[in-house]
Amino acid sequence: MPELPEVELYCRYVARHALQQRITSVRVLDERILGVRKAVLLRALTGRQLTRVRRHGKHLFADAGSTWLHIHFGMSGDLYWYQGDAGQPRFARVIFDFEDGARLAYDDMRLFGVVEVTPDPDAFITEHRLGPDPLDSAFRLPLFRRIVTGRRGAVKSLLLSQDIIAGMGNLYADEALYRASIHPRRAVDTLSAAEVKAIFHSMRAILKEAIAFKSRGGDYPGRYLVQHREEGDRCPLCGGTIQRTVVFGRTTYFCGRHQK
DNA sequence: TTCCATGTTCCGCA
DNA sequence: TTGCGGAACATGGA
Repeated sequence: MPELPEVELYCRYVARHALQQRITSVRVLDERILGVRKAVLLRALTGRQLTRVRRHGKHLFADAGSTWLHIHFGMSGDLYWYQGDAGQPRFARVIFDFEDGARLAYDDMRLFGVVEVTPDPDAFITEHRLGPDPLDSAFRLPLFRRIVTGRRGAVKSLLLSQDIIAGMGNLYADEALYRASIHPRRAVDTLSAAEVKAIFHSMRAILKEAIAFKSRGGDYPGRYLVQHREEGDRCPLCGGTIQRTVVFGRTTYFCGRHQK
């Protein structure tokens, strides 16, 4: 379930459970999930402790001293903190054992994620050409206007491009445009100043709200488009008809009445 | 059995 | 240079 809000929750999860404890062993159950050689990962993390976590877009980084643990969750990545072996998730690919007997498992059914180490998150962000994080304090409306200016193409494509904005995924891109009343295929260079502003605010609001209710264990409210991702469903905002299409190669839902 | 999936990357073409 | 469509990756669930 990993878009920006979910990765933010994983960061908090790691911070709550796994910091300031020695990692006694790292077990790699499936090497295909690794972005570095197994020996490199084990040497970098065994005997170390994680001291802090940070996030950029959908990427999690945990400080392990001379290097950082980096996790990208792909389509189905997940983290589990448990004691003993009974709680080991079905698709555990890497397990970190801590000195008090607790374990942190990276679980990933589809293997699209990555577990690796990297010397420096800022260098990683630069090298991988990640755009700004929409919840970063530096991400303000003037910056978003600069990002939008001079671009063409469908607005949803822009929101999904990690080199332009890091962290928006398929669900939240749809959700933000739904709330901003903008059609996902709308050409970026036809957006008015007011519409750009609306997208900026709806994007940030959606992400913050999702983090808030998910951190309380809640589900998406009924007024969210994600609760109506079915062709022909009724739009809870205006009563219009929910339509399905494909944008940027991704299944896209929108309200045919109020999104222009 | 077939289709679909909250992601990313690479290739070819305009 | 920018943008887009399509395919590939791996696997389970409806």
